Amino acid sequence: MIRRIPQARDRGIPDATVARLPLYLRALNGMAERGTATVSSEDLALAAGVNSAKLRKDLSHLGSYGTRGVGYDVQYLIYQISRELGLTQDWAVAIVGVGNLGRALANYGGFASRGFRIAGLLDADPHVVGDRIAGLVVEHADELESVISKRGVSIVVIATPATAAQRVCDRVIAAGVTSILNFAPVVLAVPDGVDVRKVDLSIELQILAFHEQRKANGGPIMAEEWPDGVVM
Amino acid sequence: MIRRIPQARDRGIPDATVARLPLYLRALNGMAERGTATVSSEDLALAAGVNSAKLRKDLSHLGSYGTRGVGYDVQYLIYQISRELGLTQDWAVAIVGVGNLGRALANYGGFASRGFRIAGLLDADPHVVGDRIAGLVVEHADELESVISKRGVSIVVIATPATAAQRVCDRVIAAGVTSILNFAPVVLAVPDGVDVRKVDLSIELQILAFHEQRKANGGPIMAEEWPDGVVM
DNA sequence: GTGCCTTTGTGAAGCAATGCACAAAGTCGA
DNA sequence: TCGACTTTGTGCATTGCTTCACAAAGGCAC
Repeated sequence: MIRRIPQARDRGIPDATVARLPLYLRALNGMAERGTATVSSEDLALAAGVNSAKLRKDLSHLGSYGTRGVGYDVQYLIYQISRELGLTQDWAVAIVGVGNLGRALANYGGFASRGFRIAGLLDADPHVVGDRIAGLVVEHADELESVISKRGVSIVVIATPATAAQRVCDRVIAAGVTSILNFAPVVLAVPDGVDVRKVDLSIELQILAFHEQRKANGGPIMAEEWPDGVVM
Repeated sequence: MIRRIPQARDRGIPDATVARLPLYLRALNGMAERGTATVSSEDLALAAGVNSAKLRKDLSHLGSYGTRGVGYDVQYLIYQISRELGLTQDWAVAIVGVGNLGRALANYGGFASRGFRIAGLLDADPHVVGDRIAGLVVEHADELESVISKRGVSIVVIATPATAAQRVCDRVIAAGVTSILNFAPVVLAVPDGVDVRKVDLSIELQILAFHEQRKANGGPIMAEEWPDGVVM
């Protein structure tokens, strides 16, 4: 029997919907700050950058939290989405690799405000170990397993160079972590039951370049051949 | 008449395929470095983390570049994918906002090696202007329009705080830029014909938290109610 | 109450992406 | 030259996502 990786659809919530919930949450938080009490699907959709039918269908997967003729109660919806995403609890996150990117992540305000607590910063470079960043002291990567178990870390962010990523990945999985956010430009091999999400900064630029090229050429490009002199 | 935004499908390449091409390219570059001459769809798919049928279908959108019974020539495929993505030309990129994230991006090696040349670093903070990062001197944000036009910048990366992002966005669009990579946690409003891709670091963590919560609960969670004391 | 107006929630249709399975095409050894 | 073997390229069925369009639900004015 193959054990399926738990997916969104375990309770019928499509992955595409889950990926948009944080967007709605952000829009709602903005509205809450501005004192808005209720919001229609039309307005919320506009603020989140999607169309209103999609928004309503997404929300309908969570339950029926709107009032016909009125809209959604902002505070209530914030609570329901937060709960669904698991943001009503506190998540301990460790960041491995404290280069520029690791520092940027450690200082990023968007984490703390959403229930993510940076519980450890680790790096293999002795020159970095001991630095104080965002109120934490950088620890040596040797401490990885002990930091994870002692501080209840359940999500690890890998911001190391590509060459170190798989080794770090193996170690954190051995230590019991099953959720990994990977910024290193490699495909991590993981066993079933472990979730990896990846962010590759250069992939996004490449996709933009593709579209930019299309625009510049004003249409289908000529079939340019393999340049002379290159031997297959 | 509504002018359609140029999409991948203008030449029949689905967006989902475009999004995977950079993945294949990275895997192929790794193989080329290791001296591999040809690769089967099976092996390449494994290295890229997709299944082989999908890989073959993706590549078939570019043309028929494989040899039956043998596989794909690594160098040739690298060239074809690079050309399709527009990486055989040089793209001048400007990064606006030189905080930790902007610095991380400026120092990220993955850009230069793929035809992306950082042509300018800009920031509004006088304390940062003049700093030397990755071989470039940070310029004042006032220079934005002149940097874009004088250096032929066609892609702009926004790594500013959320509050500044829309203003920067408007200015770069006015200056003729139509491709934007946005790291600020806001939905940018842009006219038709402008491509925006966004990367939100906290959204990825929220999606992980959702799945982690599901795993921890071992199944559908109880319908927890709106806590007492909170008034709708 | 009653009836009008607004806005949700959702079937159903349409569209895009995925995965299967195999014929066609090519290599290579004998 | 031939036949066995490998691997591509793709038609087709399936799945998943999006969008439409409207009935049902609720608020509000009178």
